[in-house]
Amino acid sequence: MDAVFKALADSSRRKLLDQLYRQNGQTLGQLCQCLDMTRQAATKHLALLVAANLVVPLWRGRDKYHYLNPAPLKQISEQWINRYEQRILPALRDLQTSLDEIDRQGADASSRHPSK
Amino acid sequence: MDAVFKALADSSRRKLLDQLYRQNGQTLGQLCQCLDMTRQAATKHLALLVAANLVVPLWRGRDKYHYLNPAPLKQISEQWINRYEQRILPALRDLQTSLDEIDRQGADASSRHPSK
DNA sequence: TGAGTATGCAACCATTTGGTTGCATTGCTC
DNA sequence: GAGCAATGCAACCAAATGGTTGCATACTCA
Repeated sequence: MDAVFKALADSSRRKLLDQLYRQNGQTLGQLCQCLDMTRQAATKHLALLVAANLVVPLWRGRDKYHYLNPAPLKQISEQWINRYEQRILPALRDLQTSLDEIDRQGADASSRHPSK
Repeated sequence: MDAVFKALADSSRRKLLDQLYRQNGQTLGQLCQCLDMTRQAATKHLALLVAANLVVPLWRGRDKYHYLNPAPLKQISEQWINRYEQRILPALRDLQTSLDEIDRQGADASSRHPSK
């Protein structure tokens, strides 16, 4: 779980996923070409994606092909993100309630402290 | 977008979101109690969450209350994660196709290279 | 007004991260 | 078997990250 979030935190790695989204089953060499860094650096990024189980490598002769595995994304989406989405309206209501209270107590308290 | 993924990458920050999920609108002091680190460290984490717009701070006197804003989660869910979820079946099919090809060419090529 | 509380800001430190270069290994092809 | 191509592995480096301590500031309340 933590590995998935960590893997998604870097834009280079998200770019790799995007690349595999456009065409599944690419070799390391192919994937490197979209990244503007050395092959070794790209390899490290791929290793994190593999560790997070977002990408599955498959050897075929001397070539290593990479395949997308969207299952972990589904998992964090269900166990995490969707839960929060249901809170959008309640969260807005909470905020509004607090703002109302501040209003009732007069003054623009919401921006008082940060100003020097 | 990048800020949201970065903010979610740390388990302490996800714990803060969980805390606000359980009870919206907590002060910094309250939030610190769940983190086992100094107030200043927690403040930094909160600052990232605020920068990613996942949390909205609201001053009230000398107290700073924090409110959940799940909107960015909805955004990355729609623009990113759900897109990939639809690829689960095609991705599995791609993998199976490649495995079949390897089989047809005989040998256990998938695990040959990594072994010394 | 003065004490105590909630927070902010800055300097500092250790570890992790993202990248590099250099070299080794494996496999295809002629 | 020789040469080339695809990948792995290790050492190294700079910058970002996650944490600390110390002190300043703003607000509340007796």
